[in-house]
Amino acid sequence: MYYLSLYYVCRKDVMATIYDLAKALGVSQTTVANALKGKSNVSVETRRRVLEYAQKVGYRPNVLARALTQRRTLTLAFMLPTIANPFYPEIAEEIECIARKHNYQVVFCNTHNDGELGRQYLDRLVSRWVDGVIVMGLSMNLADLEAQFQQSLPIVLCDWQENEQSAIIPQVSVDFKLAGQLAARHLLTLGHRRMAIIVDLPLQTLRFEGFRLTLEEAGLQLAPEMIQQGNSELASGYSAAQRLFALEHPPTAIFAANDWMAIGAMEAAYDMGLQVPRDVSIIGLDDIVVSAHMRPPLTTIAISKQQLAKAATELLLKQLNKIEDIASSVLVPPTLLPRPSTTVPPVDGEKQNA
Amino acid sequence: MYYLSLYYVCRKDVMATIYDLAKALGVSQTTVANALKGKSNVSVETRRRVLEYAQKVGYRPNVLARALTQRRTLTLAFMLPTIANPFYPEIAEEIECIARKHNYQVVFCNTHNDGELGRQYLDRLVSRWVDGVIVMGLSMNLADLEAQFQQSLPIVLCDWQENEQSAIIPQVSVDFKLAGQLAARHLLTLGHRRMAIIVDLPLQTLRFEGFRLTLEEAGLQLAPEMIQQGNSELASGYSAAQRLFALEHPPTAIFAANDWMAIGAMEAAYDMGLQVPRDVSIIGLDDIVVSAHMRPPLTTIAISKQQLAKAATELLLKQLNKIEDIASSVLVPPTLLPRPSTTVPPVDGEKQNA
DNA sequence: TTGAAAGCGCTAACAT
DNA sequence: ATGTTAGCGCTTTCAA
Repeated sequence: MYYLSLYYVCRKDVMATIYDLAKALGVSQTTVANALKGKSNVSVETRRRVLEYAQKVGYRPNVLARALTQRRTLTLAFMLPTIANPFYPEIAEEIECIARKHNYQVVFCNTHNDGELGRQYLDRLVSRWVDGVIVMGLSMNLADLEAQFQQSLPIVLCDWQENEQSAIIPQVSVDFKLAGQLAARHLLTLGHRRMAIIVDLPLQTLRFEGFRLTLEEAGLQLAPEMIQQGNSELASGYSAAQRLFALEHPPTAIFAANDWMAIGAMEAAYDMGLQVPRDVSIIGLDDIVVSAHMRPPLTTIAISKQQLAKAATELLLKQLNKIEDIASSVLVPPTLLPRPSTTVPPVDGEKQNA
Repeated sequence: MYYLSLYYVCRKDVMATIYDLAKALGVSQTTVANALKGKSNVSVETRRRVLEYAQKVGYRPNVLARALTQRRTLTLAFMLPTIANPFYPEIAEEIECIARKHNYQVVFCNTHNDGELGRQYLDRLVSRWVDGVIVMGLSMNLADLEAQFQQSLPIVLCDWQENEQSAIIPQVSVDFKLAGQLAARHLLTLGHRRMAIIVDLPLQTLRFEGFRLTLEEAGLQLAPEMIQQGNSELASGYSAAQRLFALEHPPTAIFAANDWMAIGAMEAAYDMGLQVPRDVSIIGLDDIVVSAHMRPPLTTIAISKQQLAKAATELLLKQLNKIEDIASSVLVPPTLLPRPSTTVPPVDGEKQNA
């Protein structure tokens, strides 16, 4: 049973303050404070007494009061579309871990790609004096962010939508053009000639361009029906793939511009009786955790979440510490991660008429 | 290019305070404060002027200062083993969403099941005057939590390890015994007689017992070799399944006590040339997002993350608001979610000698 | 080595 | 309807 009222005491009653310590020990607040934070201008004996007593009564500094005078809260905010998107948890984990090591805590804000909600959040974060903000995806209006940035709120954009840049806010980006190139080269190397892409335009412009241009350099044109629009969700990958498989000359390989759509495409293949990779190769982009556990495991262009998170957090911490030689932006290179979902094209004539 | 130093101004310089407003308008702080928070004891004209001016200079209340006097920060903490575990993101999302609607922000703490780290976190949270804490999994030592709870830090345990209970801290739990029963009944209904379980004992005792007892009620004993120890990770499900398939009389169905291990078991089946569900049925528990997208989609005992998160957050908010009639704990019922990974047992004699 | 006093921005009790 | 005052718990001069 649980009776809150029986033993409820306000935390105020159990939290000792510096003043309490000072009074009990017959010294001044200043001395207690100095002793507590290890300054040298306190006699050995006094320090011992202070520390001992603080320990005894379980003294905890009130970080709020400290924040009020020091004008910093040791709090960072992490704004993202939604933590339920499997791309983000690993990043969140890493950010929090690095932040913790620097004594920062992190609050997270799921903006659901809602600009209005994002603005509200930002307002609140400013009111709460968070020391800095990491913003991912397209979780906000850039203009709102830039306004706050110029009001001197430290911000870092991380993996911001690739068709937009900020002229003033430091940015950590993935080299998505390279990602598209890597995907194209991988398929070309395997011998594919008839390839398709499932892509969320205009948001994923760079990876699209990287893919398209690399094919062109190899003398291949990406026909319009080989470019299928998705919306980054699994289901859109599924239906886009269905459209591709229904073509008179379906592709022998599909590059889905993120893993989630690639997984949808694999489902579509199965449901239409096709075998991956025997009948069609599929390659994704992101390397979310589950991709390794699909049947077959998904070949993908991997983005190092750790690298992204680390770069973003460190860039932000540099701003906070006013380190002047800030690298204004960081470009994280993706890497090819070959797995069984891609292989050489099928040899039966039907699919060779590219 | 990015030159912080060129336009850097301390936020202090751009943030107006109540005092600033009062001075500029020639009224007292109290009046400004009252006008701002819509109290009735301010003349219409004065209120208009205050609001207008506040708007003009972009006044934002300093939540820190407010927190210092009101002794609450409108901040909740969410402690969990790691957000990278696919079970948690949906819950985190939901908690944050509900908290936001009540004007709370949430900080998250990945404890990595490290009791020492957990204690550090808790210490910090207390120092920062978070208003309350939701603790999931076995991310902490219960004793540390109970100590803080008795020092009047509001806490809710959510999906706490099932082999442990707190006598004093309110708790939201999944009815894991029922979960085990549902799994057993489902397999029994399909006609299985030779079943195995992959389980992380003693942590998953309840689901184990629910499963075992239901089989016994049906007249079936769970032989020792049909109980394989896992550690909740995918790889452990894989190797446990391998051991099962290597038995002289392998099971026709496997209950993996979480989805992640179930997925590992499916991989093992494939790698040993077995077809799921034709040769062996597999059922999991959790319903993580990816389970629906495996090949075949995984039958599972679903836990509603929304329900868990909602119950936990509301229970916590009730504590914060000192609502006395607190339900000391909530039990969330799981549900069977049939998908193609389970079917009737194979008919070939070889596997019928249970 | 120690202490006194002012202030961070707000709230709340108590005047006027 | 408006103002005065005293904190919240800490940091930070400036004195002693």
